[in-house]
Amino acid sequence: MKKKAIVNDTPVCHVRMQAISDTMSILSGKWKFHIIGTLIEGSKLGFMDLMREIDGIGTKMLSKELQDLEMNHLISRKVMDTKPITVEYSITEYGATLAPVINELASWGIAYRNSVYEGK
Amino acid sequence: MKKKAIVNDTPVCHVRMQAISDTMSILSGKWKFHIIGTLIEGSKLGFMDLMREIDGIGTKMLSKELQDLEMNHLISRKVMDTKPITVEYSITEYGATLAPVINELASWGIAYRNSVYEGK
DNA sequence: CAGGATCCTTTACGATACTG
DNA sequence: CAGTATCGTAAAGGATCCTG
Repeated sequence: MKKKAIVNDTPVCHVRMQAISDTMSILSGKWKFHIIGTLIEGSKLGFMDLMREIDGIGTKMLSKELQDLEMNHLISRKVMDTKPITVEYSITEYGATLAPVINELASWGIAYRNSVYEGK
Repeated sequence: MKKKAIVNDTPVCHVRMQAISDTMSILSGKWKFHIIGTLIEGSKLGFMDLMREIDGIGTKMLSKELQDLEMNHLISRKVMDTKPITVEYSITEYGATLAPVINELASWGIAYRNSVYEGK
């Protein structure tokens, strides 16, 4: 007979794995966290604003990632009626629910750096 | 003397972005979360155990991902002195600190599924 | 300003076969 | 059992040019 998992972990591990895959798939790629992080702090930003904030990204990638994020309702895109058109990107309420995820990733990453500096 | 950033633009955000990139880079690829999640629950597992637990992975990818994770001290590898050699993979204390990160990713993913089912 | 279209390089990943 | 070696495909990403 097989050893059974102990107390503190939920037995639904397959469901959890699937959930993690979902999340990672939605946030896949090199830039999505940057974009979301920037929009969570920065309220409304235009395409060029984002280009300036996100170091190294090109128009193709930015455009594509923004579309992905919009499709998943994490950000919203609003075309303004200006002389040359401008666009305002912002985080949605739903996208803002990613804040805890981002915080965990960030603080683990910071702890990681510290542990590397302290040797080990 | 060094210029100091002023109020509104927190200089901390760049550090946080870097931290997120660090974390994602360490956990990059299609399988690392699966492996870590499996080892967090499963205590000590052999190579073939992991193959069975992680649906769809091949020997090449498993081998490579395990090496990556070991290099970053997230898992440990112990060669046992048995007839055909066996290996025990397990999560390190340090690797276990990823649990909160994994939990956030999982619960966000679950909430995402629910929100999709409920239409929107 | 906000992007789409094209081309090209690089990396990730997978299938299969083989070894101590 | 625990991998390595080799090969081939697909996806990701970047550079550049072009348009309304």
